[in-house]
Amino acid sequence: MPERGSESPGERAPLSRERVLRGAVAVADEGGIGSLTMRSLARELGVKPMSLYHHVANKDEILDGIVDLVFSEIELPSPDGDWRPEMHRRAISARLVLRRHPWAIGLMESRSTPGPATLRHHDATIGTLRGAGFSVQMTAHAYALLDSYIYGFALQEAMLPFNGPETVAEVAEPIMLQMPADKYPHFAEMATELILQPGYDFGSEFEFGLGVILDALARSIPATAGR
Amino acid sequence: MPERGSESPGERAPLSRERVLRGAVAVADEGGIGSLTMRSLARELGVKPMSLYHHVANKDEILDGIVDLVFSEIELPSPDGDWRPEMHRRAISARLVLRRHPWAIGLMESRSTPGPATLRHHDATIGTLRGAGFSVQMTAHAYALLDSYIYGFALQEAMLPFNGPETVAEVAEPIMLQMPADKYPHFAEMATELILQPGYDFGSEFEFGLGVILDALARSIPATAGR
DNA sequence: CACGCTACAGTACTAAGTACGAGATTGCTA
DNA sequence: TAGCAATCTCGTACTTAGTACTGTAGCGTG
Repeated sequence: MPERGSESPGERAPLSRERVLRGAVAVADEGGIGSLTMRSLARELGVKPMSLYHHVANKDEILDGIVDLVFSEIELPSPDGDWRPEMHRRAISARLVLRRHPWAIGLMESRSTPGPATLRHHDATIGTLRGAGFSVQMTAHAYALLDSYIYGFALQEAMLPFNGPETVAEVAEPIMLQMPADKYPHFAEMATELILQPGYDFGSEFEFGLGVILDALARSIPATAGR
Repeated sequence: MPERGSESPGERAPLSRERVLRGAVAVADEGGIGSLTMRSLARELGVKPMSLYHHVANKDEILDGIVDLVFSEIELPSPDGDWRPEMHRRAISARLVLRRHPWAIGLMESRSTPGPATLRHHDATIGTLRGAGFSVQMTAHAYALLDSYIYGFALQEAMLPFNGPETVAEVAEPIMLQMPADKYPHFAEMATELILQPGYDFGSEFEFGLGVILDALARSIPATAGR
């Protein structure tokens, strides 16, 4: 029998661009983007590093590819539904996807060529807004506002020191203690009165802002628009 | 005379944590965060790589340090002014700072221990909102909303393929041409009718969303609150 | 004047990206 | 069915990056 334990008894599936990218996402999900190296990826897939280069040109192409793969996981809004619930659903989905793959946020900042899933996503979103009666200009405003909020929220979530099942208090206490007690009084107040309270969950802040934004957009739609 | 040209005629200023961090920001500003290596930083400062380790423990500490340095560049809001113009000024400043140092956005996502400038910034912002009459809970909502928008907008700006003085059209045309003309019709519409128009500037979208958010927050403040 | 502290530098080890070319495997053709 | 070409995989090795370990020069202090 073969000496390597990670492949299934008989043989392993042949490599492909698809498998390479999915493997890369898996590695990044586990250990962060920093742990994604050509060698670690090859290990994950049960091959040698250089085999990867027959399916992708270089590591940059992998990075572009997994960003697009992440976009493909976000639910597309449908131009046939009401724009508000559709935008709401898309936003929720996007946030969950970015929480599952937090490394994608930082990655987006350095890649400038969008992939097909990214383009399709943009197109569906713009289409839904246009179909709802938003002007081209207003659609641009709305889209920039919504996506800024979504990405920014995901970024803040990723920055939080607590991501696992640990209590917030568990991780925050040591930070609180080491910081000059009354140098940051307002910060401390918010921490003790809200964030460190038992049931607090930063993620639930998302709905508030999303509602604010959708309400504002609803008001900006011209009365002529039906649907 | 010394062989290296980058140091001033006589001698160079002695190294310090401060100088190391400022040099790191300069290198990252020039060539992106990817070009920031211990060696490139040493070259920038006119020293040898290992000398840096007498002022910082390792590269991670440099990364933490420059994120905090970036935060320190953002104008603090004053609790003595009206909250709305103060928040507006802070937001504008934050966006400009993040546009100057776009690599900071991606960096924030992997660092979880905030530095002193970051804490002071948070404290001043929270303090201004609390002083304006926002409840603790509402302050949390407002802060999450505002910062999500600011960070997310900066992230989107960083993702744009055009950052220099080139016309938008110059960079976008090739992208438009290579993409199946009518596969993304809404995207194409927006591009040709708005984004590719001569005077269009994505950055000016910032004010729209900011206004929407501040308006909504203003409505949520209890009538009892003065200032 | 010796001692030792601080800042800086030299050497070298490890990990990562990837160029190059060889070996293996597959499927097609005669 | 034998041979061949295209495709996939791998072994080797070069380059760059982070940094551990060690040496050393200048300086202030007893």
